[in-house]
Parts: sequence; C-alpha cells; structure tokens
Amino acid sequence: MSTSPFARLLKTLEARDHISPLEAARVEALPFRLKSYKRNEEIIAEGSRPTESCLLVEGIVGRMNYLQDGSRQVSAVHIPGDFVDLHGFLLKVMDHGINALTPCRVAYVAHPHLRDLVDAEPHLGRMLWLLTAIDAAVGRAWIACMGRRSAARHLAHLLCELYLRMEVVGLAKDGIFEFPVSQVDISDMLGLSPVHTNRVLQEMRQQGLVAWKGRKVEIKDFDALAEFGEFNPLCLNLVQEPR
Amino acid sequence: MSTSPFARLLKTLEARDHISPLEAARVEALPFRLKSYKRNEEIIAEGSRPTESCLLVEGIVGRMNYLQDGSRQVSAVHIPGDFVDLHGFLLKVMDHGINALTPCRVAYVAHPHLRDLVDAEPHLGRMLWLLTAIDAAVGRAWIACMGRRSAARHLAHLLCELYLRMEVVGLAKDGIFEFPVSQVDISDMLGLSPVHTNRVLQEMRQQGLVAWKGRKVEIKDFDALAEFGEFNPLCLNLVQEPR
DNA sequence: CGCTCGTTTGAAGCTTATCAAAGTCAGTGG
DNA sequence: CCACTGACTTTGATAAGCTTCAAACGAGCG
Repeated sequence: MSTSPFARLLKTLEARDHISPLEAARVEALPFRLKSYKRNEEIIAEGSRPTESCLLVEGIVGRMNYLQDGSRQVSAVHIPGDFVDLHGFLLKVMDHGINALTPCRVAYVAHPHLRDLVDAEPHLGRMLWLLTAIDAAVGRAWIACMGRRSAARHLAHLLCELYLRMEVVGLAKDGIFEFPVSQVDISDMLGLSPVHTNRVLQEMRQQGLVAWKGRKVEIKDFDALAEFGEFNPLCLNLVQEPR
Repeated sequence: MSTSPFARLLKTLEARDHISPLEAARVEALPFRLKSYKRNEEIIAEGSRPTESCLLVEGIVGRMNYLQDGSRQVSAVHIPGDFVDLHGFLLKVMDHGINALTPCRVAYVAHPHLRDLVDAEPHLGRMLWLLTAIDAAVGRAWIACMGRRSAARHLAHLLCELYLRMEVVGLAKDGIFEFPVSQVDISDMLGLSPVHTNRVLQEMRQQGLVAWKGRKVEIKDFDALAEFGEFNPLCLNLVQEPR
C-alpha cells in the first residue's frame, strides 16, 4: 500500500486514461509539503493569491462562497486524490475560500513545479486539464439539481456522485463510504436550510434510500438512488480513453 | 474591423494576458468551418461524441440539461468569442446539449488542430485551459446564486456577469447590450418558473435597476445592480496577468 | 455530571410553483 | 388595410416547498 500523497491522484487519473510508469514517476517526483488542518479550518482564503496548489490527501474539503447576509454556499466538495486548487496557478486570485469540512491532510505543490510537469509531459498536462473540466461538469450537474430538482432528488444526486468518486480512490465499497460532515454542511452544499435538510434526510431514510448514521453513509440500492436522483455518471467521465 | 471568426476569442484572451502577434497569427491560422443555426436549434446533442470544438461567432447559446419531467435547466450561457465546447476534446461524450438561444453562427475547429496548437504554443494552451477554468468559476458563482440568493439578486448577478463579458468582446457599451432571449429562457437559466421570472423582472424595472424592453438590456447604474446582486467580478478574471 | 455540539421537532410565514386565462405584439395572408 | 395567427408577456388565484424562529433532545467529552 503506497503512502505517497499522489497515490489517490494517480487512481483518479487512471480511471480516465492509461498513465505510463514514467508519467506516474514524474508525478510522484513532484516536490511537496504536507500540512494538516482541523475541522472547519480555512485552507485557502478568499481573495488570496496562492503560489502553490493543494492536493487533498485525507479528509473532505469544500469550496466556500460567503454571502453578505452571513450565509454561505458550498460550490464544490473535494475528496482525497482531488487536486483541489489545481487551476489556482491560472486563476491567480481566489474568488472563494477552501475550508476543511473534516480534519484534513493536504499536500502543497508549488506552481512552478506544476508548470514544469505539464511542459515536460503534455499528456499529463491534458489529464490535469481534464480534471478541471470534470470539476466544471460536476458543477453544471449541481446547477441542474439546484434549479430543477426537489431537495430529496438533489441529495440523492449528491450521494451518488460522491459514492462513485470515492470508489475510484478506494474510499467506498459495497455501498458504504465515510462522510463525517454535519447536516449544516450538507445544507450549505444543497442550498437548503438545516431544518429542511434534516427532514428530507429522514424521509429518505424511511424510504430505505439511504442509511446515514454518524460518520458512515450506506447506500443500499445504488441504482434505485441514482434513478431517483436522475444521476448521470457521464459527467464524471469514468471511462479509460485516450485523451 | 476584422471579420475573422477568431477576433472576439482573441479579445477574450487579451483581457486576461498579453497575446503575442505570433500567437494571434497561430490562432487565426486554425482551419475551421462555419455553420449557422436558427433559434432553438440544437448545436450539439447530449450523448454525442464531437470531433470538433465549436467557437461561437454570433448569437447566444446555452448548455441545456434536460430532466425526466420534461423541464430543463440552462447550466451556462455563452456569447460570441466563447469557445463553447473547447473542453469537448478532453471530455469525449457530451453529458448535456448545446442549443441556440438566438440565431447563431458557429465556427467548428477539429480537435487535432486544437491539439497541435496547444502542443506548439504552451502559453496558448494555458490560456485555453484558463478559459475552461473561468467557465468553471462562473458556474460556481451560479451555484452560490441558486443556493443562497433571492430570485431578484440572482437575476441582477446574471445581468452583471453578462454585461462585463459582452463588454470585453465589444458587444456592450454604456450599460446597454443586446440579449434577445425570451423570459422562458431566462427562467431556465435562473431555475425559476416563467411566471415568477416575469414578476421579478417587473419589480426590478420598477425599481429602476434595469430597463429591458424587447431585445435590449439597459443597465442604468451598473454599480447599484452589482451591489444588489452581490456580483464579484473576480470570477471573470478580467485582469491582464502573466499566466 | 454538566457542557457543547449536532440533530430533531413544532408552528407560522414567505417565496416560489402551478394552473388557467387574458393581453400584447409582430408578422402573414386575404 | 385589417383580421388572423402564433409566440411571448402579463395577471390572478391557489397550493406547495422551503425558511425561520424557538426549543427540546441526544451523544460525546472534559
């Protein structure tokens, strides 16, 4: 079992295209520094200009959009293996924050090293570009959920998405994955009030669509949940193809 | 006045970083084929595997997510100069459709030519990557609007975003731009019912935040509208920086 | 044991959806 | 030139989904 901070990133890449041993070695050779965060700690601040991109090694993080009335919206969720702030070296200034939703471990890679990597290995460059494109595709699926689906279907969709992503990096199996975030955090992902989120969740538990007790989410019948949430796995691009 | 289909794309790029004459020439030299579409015509179908990426030359297009109940959600709006389906050569299969919201002209560029371009000109490659990253950033802003803002603020935000983007490519000036889409289309962008969209629009007209009659949107006081919609121009990355 | 954080419950109110129909306007054919 | 057509906007009435406020409950922890 590899303990490299890049192990899960490589799994994420390999789920979309073959990665040669040389390419994998190039990734593994990236210099990095590790850092840990407590739950609810800010990892990258809105308005900052990062000089490193952060790769999530352990834990769950969210992209946080803060509003003037004090409320907030999570605009993306990231899991281990996600290059959370990969595009930071293109976008320069953060228009949102990155927060630890659970205790986290993060590997920082300086932008110049990323730049060198994509220059030296064009295929890896395209694969990293692909990762940002997939993030965007997931975002569009979220928009469809927020605009046109009921709260329950939206939640179902989110759980299906997370399950498949977790499975790719070895963090989900047999319909079960750890997702130790509070219902308040969920409500900020769905754009709902905590009270309504709680009620929707109870209803889905009653209907047997999910069992969610404490840290663990259990999906008894993935197909049923996907059907209910109209989840289309296409947006995750989980097919090995030459890219 | 250039009539090249790439003229507005170059403006879009130059708003974010300096583009050398050589780079511009490389873009202008891309082989393409032009095609026109009528309003509401489908440009790229959900589930298809495009072998070309489409650059919007004229008109307005939307990314369409269709739901099982027959409703639909627009997950992104594109204006002339946008490389609508740039990431198509990475994502392979469309998980959503692209529709003409007004009569359109589109330039198709075959993926191999794009591939050659980004291989030969790494800086241009990064700039195209940047464009897809900006699309994603705009998508995240939409998510924040849908989740946590009122319908009126959401609409204000959308109009501010469109105004600035149009301005960059020379299609907006003095607070005015053409946006000849129906209120039904707007409601599919905002995730609202047409009836509610109409009422919100009337209210905003009454308050003097926008004058929208027929094809033309007029923003009398951009700062006031941006303040009301909590619009943060940061997500558009409209700053020339080395990328 | 009491404290703190998170979940759950209840009740009232507001935003937005839905259904149905009328009004408006540009374009078309008689 | 006028009536007709079809697409879009506007209005009204009612209902549903979700929010808000407030408080109780429960589990883990010092």
